[in-house]
Amino acid sequence: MQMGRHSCCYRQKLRKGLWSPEEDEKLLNFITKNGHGCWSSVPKLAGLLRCGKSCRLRWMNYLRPDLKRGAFSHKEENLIIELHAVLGNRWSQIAAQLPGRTDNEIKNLWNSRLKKKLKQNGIDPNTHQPLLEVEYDKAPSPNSKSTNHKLFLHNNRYDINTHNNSIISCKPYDIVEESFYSLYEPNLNLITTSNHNTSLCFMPNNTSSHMISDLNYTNNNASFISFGDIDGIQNWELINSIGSINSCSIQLQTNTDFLNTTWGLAESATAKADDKLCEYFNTTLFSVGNSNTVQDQIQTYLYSDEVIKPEPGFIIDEASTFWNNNYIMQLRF
DNA sequence: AAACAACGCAACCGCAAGTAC
DNA sequence: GGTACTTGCGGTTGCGTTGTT
Repeated sequence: MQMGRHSCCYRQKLRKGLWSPEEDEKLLNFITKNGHGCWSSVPKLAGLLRCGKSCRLRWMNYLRPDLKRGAFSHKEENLIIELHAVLGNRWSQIAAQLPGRTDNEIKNLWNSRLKKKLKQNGIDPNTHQPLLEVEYDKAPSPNSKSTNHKLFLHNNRYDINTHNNSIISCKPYDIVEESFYSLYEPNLNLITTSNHNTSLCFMPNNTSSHMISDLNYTNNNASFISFGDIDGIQNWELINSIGSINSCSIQLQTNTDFLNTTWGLAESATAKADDKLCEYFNTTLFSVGNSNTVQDQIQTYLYSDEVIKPEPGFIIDEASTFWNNNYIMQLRF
């Protein structure tokens, strides 16, 4: 017998295709009274000529009473895009963050609308990176322009190299005494630091011992950074609020522990409230930094997030002092 | 008005992982 | 440990609806 096929499917001719109202009623009545228990036995007990798999799908995607009906809100769409940037095509995990929505309808939404929307905004829906950057990588323009910028996160300095206003690479530079802070510079599409005497520069990613696996630039009103540790390899990822033309993401990986003492549980952080996002992520919100000079322009949040599962290769080290959770930091400007 | 294309949604299919025996 | 079976997930397909020519 082939794996994944129900034995009942071979024993009798079963109905396929759209469900009739009568079938819906039978299934709904049965599960309401008895629960689904073993799905393979549901159709027989409910008097349906369907396989258990079909019954389960109909219940999960349509009959379940806790489903939210109607069109997706703009907020939901943005959240899906943001979560997709972190989770990829893990529709069930994305759906877990949107109460009342099913993985199937989120998948349909993504394939029919959101992918198109991102492409129209110049963002690769697979990588969530600007499409222009790919073009640059393939054929650098003779008129291209590179810059170096600085970023301070806690006491660590990071060098960021940009090209044509896109972040090319990032590496930790050295430890400085400046208190941590990061600053977004909208005009430059860059993240820099509160300490303008020192710098976080973006460096070429092919020579540093702190290799950056993948990143691009951001120019938006909101960004996320998530962190992880795999066997000593620290990863962090900054993903902005996708969906507008100026959105971008940054994804960094290093083979050192450069963030090991930088990011943690934000023990000294000042808690700030962002009820809506807390609700989305069912998590606690922490502030981790503010600019002295542009305090009104930026707020930095750190999320302790136990809901979102990390990417493969982005597994959190449970034994780590600092990485026992997946963290998301949101920068608002 | 008809033909065609694009879209949106529901459901199916195949696979992998988990479980029971 | 091997086999049969169940469950859940993601990719894909089919079809009705809507828009365009």
